[in-house]
Amino acid sequence: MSHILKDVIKNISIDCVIFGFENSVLEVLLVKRAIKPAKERWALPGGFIKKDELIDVAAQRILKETTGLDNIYLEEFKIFDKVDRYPLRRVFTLGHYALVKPEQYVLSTGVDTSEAKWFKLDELPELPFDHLEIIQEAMEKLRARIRYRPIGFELLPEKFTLPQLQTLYEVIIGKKLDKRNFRKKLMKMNLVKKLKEKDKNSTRRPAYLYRFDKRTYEKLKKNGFNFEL
Amino acid sequence: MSHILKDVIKNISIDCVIFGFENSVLEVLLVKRAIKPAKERWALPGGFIKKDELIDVAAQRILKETTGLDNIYLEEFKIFDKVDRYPLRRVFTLGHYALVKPEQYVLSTGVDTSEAKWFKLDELPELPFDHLEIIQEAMEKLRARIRYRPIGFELLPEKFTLPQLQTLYEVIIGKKLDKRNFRKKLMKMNLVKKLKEKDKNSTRRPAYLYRFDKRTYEKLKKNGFNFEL
DNA sequence: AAATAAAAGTGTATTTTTTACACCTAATTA
DNA sequence: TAATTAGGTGTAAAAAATACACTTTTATTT
Repeated sequence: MSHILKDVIKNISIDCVIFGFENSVLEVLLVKRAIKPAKERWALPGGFIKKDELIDVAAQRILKETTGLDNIYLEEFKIFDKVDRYPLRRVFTLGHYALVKPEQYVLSTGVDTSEAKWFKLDELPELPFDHLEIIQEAMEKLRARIRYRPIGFELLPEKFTLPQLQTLYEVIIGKKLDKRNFRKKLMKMNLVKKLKEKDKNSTRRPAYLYRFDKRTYEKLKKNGFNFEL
Repeated sequence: MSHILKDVIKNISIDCVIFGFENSVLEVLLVKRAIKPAKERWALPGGFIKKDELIDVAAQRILKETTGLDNIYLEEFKIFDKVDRYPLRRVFTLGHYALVKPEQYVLSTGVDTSEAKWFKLDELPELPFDHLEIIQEAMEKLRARIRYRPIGFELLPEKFTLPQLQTLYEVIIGKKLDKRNFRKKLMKMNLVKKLKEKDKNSTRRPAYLYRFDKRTYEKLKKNGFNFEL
């Protein structure tokens, strides 16, 4: 977005919590703000909705304009409405989140941002406004939703190993899982297909690579899902 | 609310879908609008948020001012953002729903409404704006949530029978359930307590009355719930 | 007062799902 | 080539979900 407020609705903004997963750690994408308030500070990618723009469209546009991430499916998860959460005036912000594969995207910046960077979830800088709370709430939603939607998969590269997938689940849910039961459950869904190749980056015994079965994936995404662990 | 727009945020409104359950039928509470636009037409209770008011507070206030229902817990379920959903200007509306026991409340009206009345879900009048869509979405959320939250219970009177409770579930979920399995599952939760009394209104063999166990109810409400049927 | 009609109430056997659990295998590195 | 490390695999027991039919209680009708 531009920092000119003429064409936007001044009371409603969008903030994006973009999760990535790399080296077995969850990360969040932050931007360095080039505009006031909180100029020069790291914060969530965000901006205002244009007067005749749908929320979904605005969310995608704002994410692209601030971080360069294009065509990312964002999901709204909560409205933040504290009266003084934004210093200049009353602004409601619509919290959105998305899951992406960090290595697949090149970050860039726009008029409102001077830098975009991944931060590990447990190494976040000090954040302005209520952005820390927004991240925490997003994390909670992610934790809840991963149990009944196949979203974990959007965080992994095209080809991945089962230990990778399991670690992702363990990181999000926050507990260790049984290897055999995890695989059993996964296999019953026909969601993944084993490939002939093995993981080349491994320094020990390499794991087989898998890929998602697109058909099953789309079907599960539509009809819901049950992946209690 | 008052129809004076000075103290409110003009771009964000709240609309309330209030569900009731009577005679085995789901009902929705509508109000006759006393103000433009859509003056004299039945619509959802709704209004604008004040400049320094939290969403929850606004929702309760608006519901009270338009229908007389006081102290009802409302749950936000979706933002409606179509650009032309409201004829006068761009207004986002925050859809809320609640479940109430109709016989427990006396309806009244305020400055903006001239009447408030329960309508059966399949006998709704023509509604202005996107209010029909809002009701349909609320219904869908209700259907989804009843499976893992003890919300069905908020629609029933203090004392209720198991056939009543089962009918409620059947109406919301939209399919017949097995009586024995329904009861078995219910009993395992320790959520209801059998009373010595029987239902006096019955014209056939009367069913035993039950009451919710407050403790278990609060616990399940907090920790979630699994009531797949 | 007896017969009838209508809804309430109750239990078991089968299948499916979930859980707990330990050893062998393949590849790298010392 | 031996040692180390992570990957991979199956089964038995427990718990949960499902399918299913007859008896009981009460009000109403005859």
